[in-house]
Amino acid sequence: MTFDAIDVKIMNALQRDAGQSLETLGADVGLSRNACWRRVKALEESGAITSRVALVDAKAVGLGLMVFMQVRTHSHDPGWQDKFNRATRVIPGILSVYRMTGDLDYLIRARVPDMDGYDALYQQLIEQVPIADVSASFVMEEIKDSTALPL
Amino acid sequence: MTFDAIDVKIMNALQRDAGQSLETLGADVGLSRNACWRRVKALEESGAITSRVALVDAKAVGLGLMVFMQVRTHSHDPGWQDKFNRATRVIPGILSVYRMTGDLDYLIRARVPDMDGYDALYQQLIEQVPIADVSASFVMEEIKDSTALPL
DNA sequence: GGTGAAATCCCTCATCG
DNA sequence: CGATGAGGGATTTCACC
Repeated sequence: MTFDAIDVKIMNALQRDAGQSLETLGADVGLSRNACWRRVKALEESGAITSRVALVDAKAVGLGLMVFMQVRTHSHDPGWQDKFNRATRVIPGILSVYRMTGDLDYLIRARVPDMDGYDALYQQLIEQVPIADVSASFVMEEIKDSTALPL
Repeated sequence: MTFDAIDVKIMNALQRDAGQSLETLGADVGLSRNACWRRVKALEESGAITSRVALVDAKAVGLGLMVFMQVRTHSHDPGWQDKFNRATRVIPGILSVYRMTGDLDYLIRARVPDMDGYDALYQQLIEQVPIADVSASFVMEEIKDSTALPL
């Protein structure tokens, strides 16, 4: 799919604030409220805009510690990957799981209340799936963290 | 700040879908639309809900490659840190920058169109700030990636 | 893409449990 | 705190040009 300059403006504006009215949005991108509405709907239906969500402040809800877990496995068990995927998808606190370049190397991003919370999450994980090697790095400072893609 | 079960339900619902009406939301959490509206407003004003944003599909806009850059530096002078922070904040494509514990100093999460795009981003970064050591890991598969915190 | 009109929703207030 | 009802105003949505 291809997007023109106005589509890009719309997506940029909505990535910043999805709560604004079509009036405001239309004025920003130089379109009438209605033409703008049709564009937004098209972007949603084409899947370019996947959803509108509320962002919650992690510290405010007691999830002040962010941790990256680097998982290495040398298991070539065919069912291992499925089990790992299922386990990580279900465990609360695990926000992202990526399979990385390199030999079966996974990166997990999680949010927990504190170190005890991390330990609980770690125990929960290795209980459900055997993992050869896990190393954890904790986030001391979030210099930048955005959901908005550069368009 | 403390949240009761209904606040948690509201935040969970809005983390999934921030576009739903107060009618729907109220029904979901077992509250009238009006009582629900007051809760939502309080959550927004307290900062627990920071914003409502649209999520854009990275592949749909040609940013199909996600990369993590592990940055190590041996210069810990304050001027370098400021320069690094400013550079990463400005460069488009860099979505997250974290200062970490342990042997790696900074972790950068970025989205780029392809390998050429990564190289361009890398060049842009080291042009603005001297970096001793960078290693990049590319995401082959996104098993999970959520903006919703577990409440 | 624009215009206008209908349906819906948001926000506020006031009152009562 | 929450429910209900009601009002004005804004917004979404759908006709048609």
